[in-house]
Amino acid sequence: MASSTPPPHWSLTTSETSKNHHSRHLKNTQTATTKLNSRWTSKKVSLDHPPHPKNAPTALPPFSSTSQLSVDFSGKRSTRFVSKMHFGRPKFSSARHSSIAVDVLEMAIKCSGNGNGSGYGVENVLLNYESRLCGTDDYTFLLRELGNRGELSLAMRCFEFCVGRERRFGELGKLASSMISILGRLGKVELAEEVFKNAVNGGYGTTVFVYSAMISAYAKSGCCYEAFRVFKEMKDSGLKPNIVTYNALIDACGKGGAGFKRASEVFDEMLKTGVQPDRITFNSLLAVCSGAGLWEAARDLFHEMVYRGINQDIYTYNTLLDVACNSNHIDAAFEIMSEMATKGILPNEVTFSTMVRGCAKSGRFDKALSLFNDMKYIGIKLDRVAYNTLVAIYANLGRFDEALRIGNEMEAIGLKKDVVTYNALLDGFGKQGMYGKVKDLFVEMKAQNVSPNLLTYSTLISVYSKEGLYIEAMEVYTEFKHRGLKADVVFYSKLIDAFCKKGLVESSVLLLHKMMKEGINPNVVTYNSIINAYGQSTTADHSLHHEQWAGSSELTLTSGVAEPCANNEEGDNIERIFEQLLPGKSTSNKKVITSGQDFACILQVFQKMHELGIKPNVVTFSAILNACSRCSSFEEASLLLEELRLFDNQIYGVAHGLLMGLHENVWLQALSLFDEVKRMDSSTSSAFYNALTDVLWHFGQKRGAQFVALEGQRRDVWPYAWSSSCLDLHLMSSGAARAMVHAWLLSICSIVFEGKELPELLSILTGWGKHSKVVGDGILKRAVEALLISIGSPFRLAKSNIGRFTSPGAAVTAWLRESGTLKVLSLQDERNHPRGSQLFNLPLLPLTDLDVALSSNFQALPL
DNA sequence: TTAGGGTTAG
Repeated sequence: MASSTPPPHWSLTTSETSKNHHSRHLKNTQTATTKLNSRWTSKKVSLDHPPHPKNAPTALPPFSSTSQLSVDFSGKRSTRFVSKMHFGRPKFSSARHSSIAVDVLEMAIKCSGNGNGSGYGVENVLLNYESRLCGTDDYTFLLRELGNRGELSLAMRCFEFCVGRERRFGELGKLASSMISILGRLGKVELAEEVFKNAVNGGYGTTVFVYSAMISAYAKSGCCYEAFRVFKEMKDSGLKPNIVTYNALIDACGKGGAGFKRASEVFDEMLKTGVQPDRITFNSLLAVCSGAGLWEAARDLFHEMVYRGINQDIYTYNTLLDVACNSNHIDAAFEIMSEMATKGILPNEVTFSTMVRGCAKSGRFDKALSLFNDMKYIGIKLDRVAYNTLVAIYANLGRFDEALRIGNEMEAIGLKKDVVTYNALLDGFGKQGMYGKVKDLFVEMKAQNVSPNLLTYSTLISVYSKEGLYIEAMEVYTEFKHRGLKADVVFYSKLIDAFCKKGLVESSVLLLHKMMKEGINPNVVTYNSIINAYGQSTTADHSLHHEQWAGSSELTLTSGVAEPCANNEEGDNIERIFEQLLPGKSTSNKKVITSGQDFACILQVFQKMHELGIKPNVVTFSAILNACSRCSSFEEASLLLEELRLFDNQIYGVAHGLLMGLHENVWLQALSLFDEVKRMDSSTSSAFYNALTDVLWHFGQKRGAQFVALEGQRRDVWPYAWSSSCLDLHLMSSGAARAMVHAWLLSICSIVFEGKELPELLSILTGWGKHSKVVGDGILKRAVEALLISIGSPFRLAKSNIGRFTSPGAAVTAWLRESGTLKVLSLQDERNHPRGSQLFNLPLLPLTDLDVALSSNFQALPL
């Protein structure tokens, strides 16, 4: 790279405001500002949201006590680096080949299909037709078409034949770049590497085409590091990268998880070297945003394209939709979709699958399903991806008849159910506890010659383990081993979580050792499972004979980064764990561990994450606060948070401060943290507020909990949760919900005391027990019900809706006018900070002007 | 040289 420091004009990583755009455009294109402004003012509505004041910062060093909240805090960020690898997309050949080449192609394929698996005939065919084939164009056609048909070994033999007979370096280079490109497209990056090396060593590979093809092949397999290495080699050998090279390198950043900053550096370099970006450059940059969830940056890029006069195509729009869907901007996605029509870019099956997935992710299942109808209505055929998406939605919703019906419909149009279809069905049935059906499906898929993959096995083992069906789990694991598949971080994390859920924390830690010995690095998900288990455990399993475990002792977490284990002499720990869990070998010798031990373990896990550079996120935060709530004492909880401040003073400092009692300084810090959390996606921010209010409520800091919940409310963390007739609590934790019930009733109180009438019917919604196996029997509902009874409110469970409490407005009015009600509703903290009296200007409730003079009981309320 | 699908934590 020419420069490791991005030039000042480049700021897409931090979401440019239009002002940033100005300077950038001016520097890069010397265009008049007036022209620029006119372009900006003509922006379409869907892309015209005001820029965020402070967009997500670039990655910060971990655990910096003074830093802003890192994007890694989001619980929605994927831990997968290589996200999408759709190998085998056909590449259409140009029409430069002769008709003879088409015949030769058919003959070559026939040769391989006539029982002569050696492909012996291919060389003969080529020899026979050599004189009639029109040089490299025909050969590259053959290679590409063989690749499109999955005839990889035939393509390689054909390539070797051509290379053996060709003497001209130019033609050899063309053949090599074609072959590398075909192999890259098929995900055969190692073979591509071999062809590349031979080409370079043979003297015909030192061309921009060969190098670019290799970079692209690396990109497609997510090998970003290697792509950059080859890029450097290319420049070192005196070759000048062209637009294709740069585009491929940007693609590598997206597929290899190098991030937007790196991609923008590539973009800078291409500008600096005089290579003008094109549509594909921008489409690739947009794809980088998709992986990183950078909606603002994507929007800016789109504007930049418009400004530069680069036309958008279906790729541009589909990628932009993908960013919107991935970053929880589903409404914007719909607006973009309607904009496509006005530009004459017709949505295709990719557009619909992207949108359907976006809707499903945001919980709009009805909309997702109706999109499929739209798709059929306008005549877009459902393809494999669309069908599998549909099957997964029905399976997740527990609508199994429909899931199976879609599977059959898929087969009826000639698309066989594949491993993705079966995995979706197994996961859905498994989550609903339909183990018999799971077994049948697993048998069926194998009978249909659909090979189970790593995901199939990890799903089954996890499903069975969580239910305590260890015999079944072990059988599946044994089969997995016999298949010779290699476990990955997800496989282990699922297993670790399953054991954690059964309270088998020590077994989980031993699995952690095992995975690291195999060279598999745990990630934030793995550690969060363990922290969560410690927070919840009252017992630890001592079912295992520790002396059998080479290299593992106590609960010590393996130090350092995972390193591959050269030998595997210690046997298979997983099978041993299952054996110990089987009936008759029960875990009767569990010993009680104290929360103090838990704390030491949690701190140890946190320390380990720090050492490994694994950044804790909102789920970690939530798990730790839950653990605090399970502490035997307030002092212990505050001590744990105090310790964690050493790692992250911003987040744990605020949590600790609020727990100790409100005062001005901590509240100001809290407000600044809330502002940063607001920049995260909605599920991250609601998880944050839920966890924080829960722990405060748990320890009797109810006033603090209410302040926090109201700040969440002010920042739209729970949109549409609050109106004068209805309080919707279904996205809140029980602590947040109870704090909100108090705040809402106080606001209703202000309406009453202003002499206004209440609506005829008031409702409090708790939802249907989303996280409970028994519909309508959620923890939230029970907590709210107990609260409503304890404060003597007239709200009662609605007969027609088991997740709704209702009361006539008149009854609420009468109750609020009773003498003791106001006192019951106003909340106090059990512990006050010595400087708590300095509290002033606390946040305004989202209430109307509540008459402070109503009662001295309101002294504590932030009005 | 560019776009969509199934997996882990709360």
